[in-house]
Amino acid sequence: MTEKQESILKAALMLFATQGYASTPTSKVAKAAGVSEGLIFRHFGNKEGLLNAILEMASQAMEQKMATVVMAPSPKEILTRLFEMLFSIQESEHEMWKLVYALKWQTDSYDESKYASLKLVLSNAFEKLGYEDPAAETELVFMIMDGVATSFLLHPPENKSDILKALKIKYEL
Amino acid sequence: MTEKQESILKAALMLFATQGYASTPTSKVAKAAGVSEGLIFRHFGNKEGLLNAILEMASQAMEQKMATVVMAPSPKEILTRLFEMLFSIQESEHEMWKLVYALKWQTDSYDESKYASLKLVLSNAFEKLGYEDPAAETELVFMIMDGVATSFLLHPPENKSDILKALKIKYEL
Amino acid sequence: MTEKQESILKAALMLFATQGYASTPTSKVAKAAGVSEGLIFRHFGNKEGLLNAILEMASQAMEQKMATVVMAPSPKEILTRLFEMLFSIQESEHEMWKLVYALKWQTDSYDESKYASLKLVLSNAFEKLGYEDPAAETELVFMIMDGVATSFLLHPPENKSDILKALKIKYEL
Amino acid sequence: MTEKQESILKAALMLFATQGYASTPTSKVAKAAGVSEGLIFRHFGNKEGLLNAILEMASQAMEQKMATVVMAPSPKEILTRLFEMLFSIQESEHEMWKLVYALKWQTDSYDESKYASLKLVLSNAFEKLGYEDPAAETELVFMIMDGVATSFLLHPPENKSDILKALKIKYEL
DNA sequence: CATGAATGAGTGTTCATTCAT
DNA sequence: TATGAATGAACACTCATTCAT
Repeated sequence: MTEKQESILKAALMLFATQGYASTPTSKVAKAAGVSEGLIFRHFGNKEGLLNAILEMASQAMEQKMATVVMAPSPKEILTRLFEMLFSIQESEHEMWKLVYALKWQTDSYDESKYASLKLVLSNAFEKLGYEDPAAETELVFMIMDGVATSFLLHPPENKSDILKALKIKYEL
Repeated sequence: MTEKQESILKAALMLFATQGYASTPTSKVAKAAGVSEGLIFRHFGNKEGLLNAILEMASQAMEQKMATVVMAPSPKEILTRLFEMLFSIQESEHEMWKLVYALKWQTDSYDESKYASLKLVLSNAFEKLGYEDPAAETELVFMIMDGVATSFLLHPPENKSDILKALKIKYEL
Repeated sequence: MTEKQESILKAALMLFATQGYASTPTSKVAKAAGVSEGLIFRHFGNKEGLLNAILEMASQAMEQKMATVVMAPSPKEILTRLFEMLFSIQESEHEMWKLVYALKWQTDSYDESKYASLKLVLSNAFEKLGYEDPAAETELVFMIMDGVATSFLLHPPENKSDILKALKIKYEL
Repeated sequence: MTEKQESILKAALMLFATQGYASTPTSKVAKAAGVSEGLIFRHFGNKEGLLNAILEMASQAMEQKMATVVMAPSPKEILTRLFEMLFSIQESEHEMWKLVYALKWQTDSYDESKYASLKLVLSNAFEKLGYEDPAAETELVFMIMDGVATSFLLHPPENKSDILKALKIKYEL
């Protein structure tokens, strides 16, 4: 990974996240990266290749985050870590997640299997906690996390900690 | 609204929702609508005008839905109606909402004011129900609804009713 | 076939014939035709479509020429007409044939069937004239015509009529 | 001539002959030769330099072939050798001649002088054989050879020997 | 001698938009 | 109102060529 390659990735991430993948011309990416347009294609093949390289980075970041959650020792700890992970997304990571979330609506990029193990762990946790329908609970948690993340990325509220508190109360954490 | 105008809107909605606004050429819209390309511009000015016309329809649909909720007689009824409205989105409305949700990530189209009255009503309801932090609760409900809607639109689960039940339990409905 | 369409075909024929298909940019064709570049693609789909449209014209011209030959009443008349047709190619047709001949080397565009009936007629004529191996004779005539045409197109000699005479003597015409 | 230089020439010849000079990128040549792209330019200056190096090889091969013809002891022997040379082009030489022939249509590369001595010898031979118009005969022979070569290179017939026989009969060989 | 990252001018093609009819 | 030919500015992508190593 050369220096220029990285600067292409960085510029592309920023532009794709803010302006959308389809409406960001490769020429803009090149200019923002301080690089000739041809270089993008030499390194990434085509525009989609560039996108995939970015998404690959996101995928790895996601896996790392999830590992921490899955490794939690107790059911309550799993939920706690999950929510806290969610509420501690850094500003610096926003662009990457924005891109990932935006793409969900443009491609059939949803990969069920990626979340399979987390779902299993969550479902198991809810069962131990005595919830009536662990499967439905798991689905619901995923949806809630999706909604929370969306909100944080698009128009972050000021009372994040209050919301976290309200959420924790719901799950008796 | 002539017949052709409607068929343009319909075709555009379908294509924008499934293929994305930026990557859907007006020529495809015209062909799908069985109409000359020029007509789109005569009626809607430009491509963005066409988009706005669609969004205007969505906005009105949204307002109608919210009216039912706001008019509810009791706090619990407000929440109940809100959730049930959410879980009863018809297949036929999917395209419209898909488009609206996808656009959130591409434009700064979030209009706070549109939801102001609903927020007020909700906040008031939570207060009456004795919730500690009604403002945070309101925000959280909005996020949850967002997450649920996203899931339903992108990869609808089979146990919708179970999820609704789990959600209602959380709010003691 | 609109006026602009024709001027595109004309300009493309000229440029493709003189500079080669692959090394003639569509932008040059457009400029030479006094037309926007986009129009080429609207009418012919892509660059190859433009080429095919030209070749289709050539194909029809060729068929007409061959019809005259095939309809000849006697074996000797067939050969006579064939050679005279060959030697009477007009300057104005040069570009078209140049393109056709040049493309033979760039594509597998040789269509055996196109010449099948002419070959049959020729072979039959040679048989009636008592030639030993009519099939080989036919092949040879085709090759000779190819060589003559090539010469006329690339560096036309001044003694065309003398050459025709020499050729006729060989076939006792 | 280093080993790499030769492999570049070989690869270029093959690709230029089969895909055309203009539509063969130097990158492909480099890859086919198992060599870095830069090396082509170090050795041959630019793409055209590479082409010229190939054509130079062809030119020398041609000269050798013609020498045998020119040295023939009698007029009839000249024609005989000429035709036999033509009909004995090896499969392995096809690529080179294909390239040379294809280029005739793309450049003004016809070099009259290259064939001057052969033309002189031929013309002289026809005179001795009592032909009416030796100059025209010479031209005609050149054209015929061109046509025969073209056929052999593009769609070789199966009855080559029969055709040679028919040709020899015409010149009473 | 040899590599391969890097460039920038071009190339075929797309597409929103205009306009004469 | 409606058409569809026409435009021209982008766009993704290619490629001959250069140059630091």
